[in-house]
Amino acid sequence: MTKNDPAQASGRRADILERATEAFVSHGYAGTSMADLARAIGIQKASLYHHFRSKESLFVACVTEGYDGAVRRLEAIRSDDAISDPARIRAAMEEIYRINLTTPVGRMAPLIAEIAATIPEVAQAFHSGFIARHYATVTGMIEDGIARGSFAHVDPLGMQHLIFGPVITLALSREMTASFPDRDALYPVDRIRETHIGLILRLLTGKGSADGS
Amino acid sequence: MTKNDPAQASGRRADILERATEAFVSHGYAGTSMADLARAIGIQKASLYHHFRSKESLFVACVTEGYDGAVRRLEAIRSDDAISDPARIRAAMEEIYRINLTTPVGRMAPLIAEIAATIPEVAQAFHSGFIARHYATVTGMIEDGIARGSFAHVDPLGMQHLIFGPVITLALSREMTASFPDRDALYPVDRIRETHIGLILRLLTGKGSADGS
DNA sequence: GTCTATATTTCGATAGAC
DNA sequence: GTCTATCGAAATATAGAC
Repeated sequence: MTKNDPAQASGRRADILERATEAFVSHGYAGTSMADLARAIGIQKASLYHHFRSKESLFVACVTEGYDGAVRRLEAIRSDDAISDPARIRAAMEEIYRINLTTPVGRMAPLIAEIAATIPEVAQAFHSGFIARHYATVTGMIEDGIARGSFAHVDPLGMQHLIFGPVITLALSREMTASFPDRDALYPVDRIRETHIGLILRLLTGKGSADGS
Repeated sequence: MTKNDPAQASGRRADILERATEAFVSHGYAGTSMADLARAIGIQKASLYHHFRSKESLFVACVTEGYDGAVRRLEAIRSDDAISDPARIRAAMEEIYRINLTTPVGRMAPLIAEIAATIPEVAQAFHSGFIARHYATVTGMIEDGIARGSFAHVDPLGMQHLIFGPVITLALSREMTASFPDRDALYPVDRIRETHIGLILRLLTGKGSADGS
């Protein structure tokens, strides 16, 4: 463990972002101090300021550099024309569950809500760069399916909320109950995901009028 | 504005709890200082410590004393046997939307997730006192309807997530976009609620197998 | 029960050696 | 690029007058 290891330094920025994001989503922005972050990363607090000039700029980097891969993967699923429309919706929902339950970016929504009043630009960037694009991709899949005659004439906005809402809330519920011994019994991911996907596909492929107006 | 107004002092505790809850849900636990709270209430910081011996105990009171009314109203809807099963579900969902979008207790979930690691007892109390009871009440309504033959044989756990998920996520999304000029166009509450209720009732009263297994 | 004043700790951020 | 040492501001909490 030398002091100036170049191999460590090269991936340092990515390492900081990864651990900082994990800490921010676990304890909130205000609840995470630079000393906490330095401890989690294993360097001194002053060294953090060599890579990022302030806590806010580090946080902004966590938010704006964390979601690119997630957005691209979902867009790739939409473009995949080797599968049927229902299979595409299933693949998209499995990816949405994966993102929101196993990666930090999926648990960033409460974090953004916390600082939206103080740093509105971050909320804007996260919403237009991640949320809106995720929503638009799924809405597009549904509209594609309707145009091809695979799906009933559902309201895409309503379906969007029915698809994302339970996933984001499940991630929040599991974060909230992380310390409970019976968390997996209270919120069984696999069972909830499969039931959810089944119900969505039933609404999309089912007969009859599906809009609530 | 006298210094020792008894009329003010009598309702002081409730006043503190109300304004503190609003501040906590807006800026998070760590993001809200005792000075912030004192300013919002219009008293001095030291006076807060006359009513609550610490920030943590004030926060615990906000969480544990905030949800009683909400739980009782939803349970009253379940017990109301003057209406049909679908009408009861509709009334319950309208109440769930009202709670989560217009009262602070409905926006407490991210707050609990933030401090769950530091004060696990609060997460336990909130989950068993509010979340679990809200869930159980709705699940009960669905099971009642199935038993009476009003509803199809859906999976109550899956329906529970499909009912609460979109509402809680909508509250979070609107909190996140509170500063956006186009928030009401991005997240139009009335339209989303009506579509949501319509889709849930379609799943509950529709024909065919409804479980995803 | 509310106030002013202050003790004590922790925070974000900087200076300067190596 | 990382470190030790430290600054000034802001945090939680307390002391004691009225």
